[in-house]
Amino acid sequence: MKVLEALSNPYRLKIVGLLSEERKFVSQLAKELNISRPLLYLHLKKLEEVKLIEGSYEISANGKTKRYFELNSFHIPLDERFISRYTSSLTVKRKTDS
Amino acid sequence: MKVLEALSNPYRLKIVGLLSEERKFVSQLAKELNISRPLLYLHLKKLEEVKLIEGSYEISANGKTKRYFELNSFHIPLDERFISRYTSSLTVKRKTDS
DNA sequence: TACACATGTAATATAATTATTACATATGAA
DNA sequence: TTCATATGTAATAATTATATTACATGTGTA
Repeated sequence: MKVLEALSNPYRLKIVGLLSEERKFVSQLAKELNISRPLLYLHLKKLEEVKLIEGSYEISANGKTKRYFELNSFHIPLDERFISRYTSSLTVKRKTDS
Repeated sequence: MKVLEALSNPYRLKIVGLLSEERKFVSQLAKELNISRPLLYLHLKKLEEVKLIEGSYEISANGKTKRYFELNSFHIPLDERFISRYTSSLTVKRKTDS
């Protein structure tokens, strides 16, 4: 399940944690996480792909273009029923994906 | 988070799905999943490490030793609060792990 | 004894994920 | 013009995860 894969990495969990406080722009996130931007982009991409976060460009007062990311609120009741419903939907027909 | 990593693989989700119906022994699982036992062991190990499943040996009527695995019921309210509580506990001190 | 069906693991190969390095562009301030 | 701070990506390296192959053991039945 894509969402669970997205949440299976420590950096991505930290990103979610940070963005749950407030939106942040890329360089800012990289600094707070202490990782390089290329690596951060990789993780942001995976989170964005499953719609956990969402980015938008903005030109700040000083003229710099910033790309802000914000968290989309979510709630997944992760238990055996949830999973078996998911796996059943796979082995049978898969109407929708993800 | 170990549990999320354990649940980030399709086979492991299927295993959870199958075991949510009833306990099964190793060869039986391998057949139903259509994977080799060595591969199955790998996945079972990861699920067992995080206590999602639990194995026990049993000698069946016909004398064969079987190792049954059963699912431990679980419920993780996976949302941003859950994650940020987790990540905060990391960056500060980490009383407990997992 | 040979076969079928259980158990398990060590060694290796393959694939996927994660991380780094080296680029390139644009804006405003010094 | 040079520096600092934003943006972004392509190519490669390193590490982990996944998968396969080849073994080995034990029990009951034919």
